[in-house]
Amino acid sequence: MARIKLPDGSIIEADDGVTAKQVAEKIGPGLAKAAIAAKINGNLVDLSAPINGDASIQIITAKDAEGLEIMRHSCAHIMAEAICGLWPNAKLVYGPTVDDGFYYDIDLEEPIRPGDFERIEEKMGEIVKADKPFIRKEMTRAEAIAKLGGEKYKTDNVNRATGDIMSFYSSGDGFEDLCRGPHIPSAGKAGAFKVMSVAGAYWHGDPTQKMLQRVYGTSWRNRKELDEYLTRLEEAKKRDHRVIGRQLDLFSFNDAGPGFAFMHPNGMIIWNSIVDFWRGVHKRFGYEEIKTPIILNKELWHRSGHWDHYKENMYFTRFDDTDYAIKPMNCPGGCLVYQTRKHSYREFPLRVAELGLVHRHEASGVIHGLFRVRQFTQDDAHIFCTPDQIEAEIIGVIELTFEIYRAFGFKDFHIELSTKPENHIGSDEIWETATNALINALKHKNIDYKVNEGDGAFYGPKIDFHIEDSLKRSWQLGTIQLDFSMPQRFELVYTDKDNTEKAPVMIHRAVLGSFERFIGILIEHYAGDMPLWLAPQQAVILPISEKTNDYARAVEARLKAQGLRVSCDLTDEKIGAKIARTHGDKPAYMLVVGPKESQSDSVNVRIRGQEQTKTLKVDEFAAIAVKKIADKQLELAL
RNA sequence: GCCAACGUAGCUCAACGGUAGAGCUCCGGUUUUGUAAACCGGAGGUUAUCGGUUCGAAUCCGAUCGUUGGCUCCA
Repeated sequence: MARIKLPDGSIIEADDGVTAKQVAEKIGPGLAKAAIAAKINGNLVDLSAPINGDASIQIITAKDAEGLEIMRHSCAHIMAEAICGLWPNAKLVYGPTVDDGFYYDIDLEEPIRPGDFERIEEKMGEIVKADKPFIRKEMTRAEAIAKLGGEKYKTDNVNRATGDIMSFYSSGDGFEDLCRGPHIPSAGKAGAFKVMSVAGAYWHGDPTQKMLQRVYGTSWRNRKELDEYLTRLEEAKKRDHRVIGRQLDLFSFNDAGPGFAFMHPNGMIIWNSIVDFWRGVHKRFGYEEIKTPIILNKELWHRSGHWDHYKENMYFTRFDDTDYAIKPMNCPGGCLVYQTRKHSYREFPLRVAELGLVHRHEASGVIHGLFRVRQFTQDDAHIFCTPDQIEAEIIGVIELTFEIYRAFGFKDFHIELSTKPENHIGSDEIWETATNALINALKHKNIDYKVNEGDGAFYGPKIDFHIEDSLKRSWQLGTIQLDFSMPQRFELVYTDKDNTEKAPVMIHRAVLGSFERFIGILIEHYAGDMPLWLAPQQAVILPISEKTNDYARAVEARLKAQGLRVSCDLTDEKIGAKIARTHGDKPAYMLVVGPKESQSDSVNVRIRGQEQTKTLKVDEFAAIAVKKIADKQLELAL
């Protein structure tokens, strides 16, 4: 006898061996119809799974996140069957779910092309329409290996799997695949799907292994959700910083320098606004600023350890029979500045910032707009301190970092701690001390963090700051890296209270990471609608006709005198056309001026993103705008 | 770097083996306009580059460069 406990606490009694599907039927026909899988004693299983003895059960439907996940996984199988039907030579490797969908890795000599997607989808449609069941067959590990008959990829999957029971699922028209499950009861429950893209992917993500074809699909509960997802993709495309960067004339790229951004005047307005703000905050937090050379002798990079650990990403140059490297990081230069004089414990902590221009030769396939470039400006700083100052310094950096993020409207951040990588310098003891210092600071601030084992820089452990943008995407921006190695390599010392020379602790840190990348993130976060203090065009004045051009120019001059970034549209277009065109430039405000405004010394303000307008005295508008800029207000409403 | 796709005017796209076009932008003119696009005209392209096939190539083939989407890597 099985005693089955439902989520509401009630008990259903049934014979042993009753299936989850039958339990669902007992609860109600509606639920039985909607059922996709079940959770028995906390484990996800097929609806066909038998239940014995005491058990708790939850019927999973498409409404549950787990239900959607199962639908997607089953969809991957359906796509695999479709592909195997079209390409009988295709060897299946691995087909998991991902955010918004699934993929299947396939070993097939003939490339699958985007033009094939329609055929694949049609075939998938046929399989779904036939609505054949997914049937689970369990066997031992040895039986599974025997059944696979030496098939390379699936045998490897068995060898990597845990547990002694392996399972195969048969579905559709005689299709069979090794899979842990669970699956939807039959293909008809697959929901709405679309084959999205195909890309190369190394087997096991290992570049020395064969490159497989990874076919991506998206799948949803129904057609409506699929369409909404596709619309969301379209919207995200419109936010693409590369598209908006061109539209707003912020920056460009040229074949003359792949991965090297050209910042235009509008882009530099955003850049310099950020720099001004950044300098102000750093001054308040007790930082000084330096600037170190971009090209430095190769020997320096041997000494710093970069030659041994970072050479592949560095640019080199040679003149006067001497080898030089273009700096990929600012720290060695910072060390040379430190060395120019004697230091005392009294001046510690010594906080030295540098907006350093670095070059890194990134692989051609990874460069991407402003997000991944080969030349970028880091908002770097190096803090030299004594070991007992580490914790307080790290706390200070955390506070400074949060203050800066909040000014840009980022509210959700999280922190990750990365520990010793395989490729590292320095002793295990040094690594442990440094890692503990970071942990203690985080504990002191009561900050939750995630640990990434083995992800640290080669010279020390680090904590990384991640922010979440308006599309809920996570970006790594800031980093704090403890470094006990660099001071040793450069023989940096300070004189302590007892008149002995000791090695200082060096803390590397960046808040925004890369200016280029951060600006790209801001553009996508705001969809190009920059907050007033960052907007390249804060206001555009639109005279109704030439008759008020003089008034428009006068207003422009007055607003400029207040420090506002203003321009005038003096073309002979009608006002409707001026507004429509100006929209594309995304100014915070449009100021319409005609005879009425010129007589009352006012402007008719159109706020970006709003239909209705508001008339204000020129001085009134200027005062409000100036205050909003000073306060870095994100809200444009007057 | 690897796999695949794509490179046509400043931008967005047509033309898909037979004389390279449109809209927007830009320039000149008409119009003097009241809240999301008035009208007329003009300029702008060795179709990424180089080579091949063909009577004929933007179109087919190859190489190179670049871009896009992934993989690996990363700020």
